[in-house]
Amino acid sequence: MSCRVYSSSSSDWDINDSAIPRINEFDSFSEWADGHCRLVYRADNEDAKRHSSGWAMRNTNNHNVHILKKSCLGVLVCSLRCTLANGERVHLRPAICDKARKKQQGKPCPNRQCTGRLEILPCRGHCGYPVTHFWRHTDHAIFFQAKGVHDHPRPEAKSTSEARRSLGSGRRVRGLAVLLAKEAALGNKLMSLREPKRQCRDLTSARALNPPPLIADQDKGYCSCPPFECICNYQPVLPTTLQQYSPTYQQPQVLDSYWTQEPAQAQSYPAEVTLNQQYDFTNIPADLFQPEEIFQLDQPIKPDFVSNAQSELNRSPSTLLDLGSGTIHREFKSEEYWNQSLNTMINDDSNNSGSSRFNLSQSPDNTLSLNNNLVPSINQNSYVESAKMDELSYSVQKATNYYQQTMLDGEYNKTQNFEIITDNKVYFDENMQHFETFPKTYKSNYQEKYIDLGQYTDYNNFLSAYDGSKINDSAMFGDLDFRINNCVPGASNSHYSHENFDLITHQ
DNA sequence: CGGTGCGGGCGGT
DNA sequence: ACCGCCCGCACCG
Repeated sequence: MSCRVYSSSSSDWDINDSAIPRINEFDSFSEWADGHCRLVYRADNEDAKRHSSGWAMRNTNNHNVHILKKSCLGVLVCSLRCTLANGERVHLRPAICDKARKKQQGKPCPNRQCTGRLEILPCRGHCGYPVTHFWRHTDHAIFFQAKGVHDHPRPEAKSTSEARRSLGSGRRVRGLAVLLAKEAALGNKLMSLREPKRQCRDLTSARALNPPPLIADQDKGYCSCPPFECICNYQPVLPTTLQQYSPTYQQPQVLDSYWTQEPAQAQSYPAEVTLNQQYDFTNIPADLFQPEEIFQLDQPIKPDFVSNAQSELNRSPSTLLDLGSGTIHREFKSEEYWNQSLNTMINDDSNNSGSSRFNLSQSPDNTLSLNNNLVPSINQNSYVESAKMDELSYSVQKATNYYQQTMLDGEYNKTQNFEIITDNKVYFDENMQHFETFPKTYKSNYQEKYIDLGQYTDYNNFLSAYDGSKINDSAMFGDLDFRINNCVPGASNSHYSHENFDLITHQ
């Protein structure tokens, strides 16, 4: 979520600026970029050229030929929000094509024991609207900017969805399993080779460093863990052999099937390990599945390193299927997620910290690497009591946006040597209307229940800004100061020299 | 068949 | 005017 906005000196740009700085430092491709984040990819980055994303993003006409805009389609879930025997849930990838997506909806839930139907859980992560992605090409780079924080689980990855589609007409399951395992293996290798020049600390990585619940559960009467990462009764017992493959925990998603859909290790661990420990093909039955059966899994089992790292589950055929479908998730303690009435939550519209209850920083990812005793030495006292936190967050948000606007209107745009787009038009000045669009309906209930979530965002921003390793004594930071000084691009100390702006050559 | 991008058009703000 | 969104179309794999 934070990405380069907070840490890079090259962050003083907005996708709709008439002039964009020339960036010579590029980011590695972030498949699951979330939150208000800006990235700059090499012009020859294939993923960037395809404008691909793990999220199901569809093209949105913004009547601007220079900037491609996409909006999130959310995730396909069971209408009954069923929970499988193993506590997992359904989240398929919505088809981008409208017609195909309509066909998806209403299909039987993949859970055979469930009579529910698939339905779209829309994304409302951007002030009640879907999260948007913007792509802009220059001669030297591809600029990416995301606005909003996804308020829903990740859908299955595109590759997985494609695999099922291509094999969804009655082929042997073994074929699917093999294909998916290959995909996982390939993903592993790719990720291992993609050691980022400058890793985007998006939500995925940020999740690994979440603090424990700030309010004791016994005091609140309900679990205070973030919706996707209850760790109240969770003491991860990780095989050291797994941990050692991800020393930096940049994407510690092994346990996070809920969010990743895909085997997280497919992105974080070498393929050999993945295949050896997760996908034993010896027990794969060669039974033929009907097309519908490929969707319906009796026992979708995800890799579970916590309790069954060496168990039969990991070697079962259904594990393979689950790997592919990516449709099942561990049940989380907090049921609020599935409360549709809470779909629209606070999600700021600025380029700084988001305040979503489902900020990725609250995913269960961190259960992989952290328990309450392993949390970085952040001074939890620097955060105010959760019930007051949201108001503070909002206030700071306003101040932040005001400051940002001031900077945009003033000093920042006065910089010389900007290359001007020919039509010289600003298209997406959403920052300027943030306060008007701030959802007035997002009040009362959730504030009391979820107010402690927003601070995680800033916590992660903090980590992003100070690169984790430097965090030893956050007590020196007032929360307010931290938010303002680190969440406002214009407030950073970064400035461009005149020769650092890229030429925008649009016809 | 579905993903993707483009662009016309409509309605809400 | 701006924006979200729908739709149809074209192109591609």
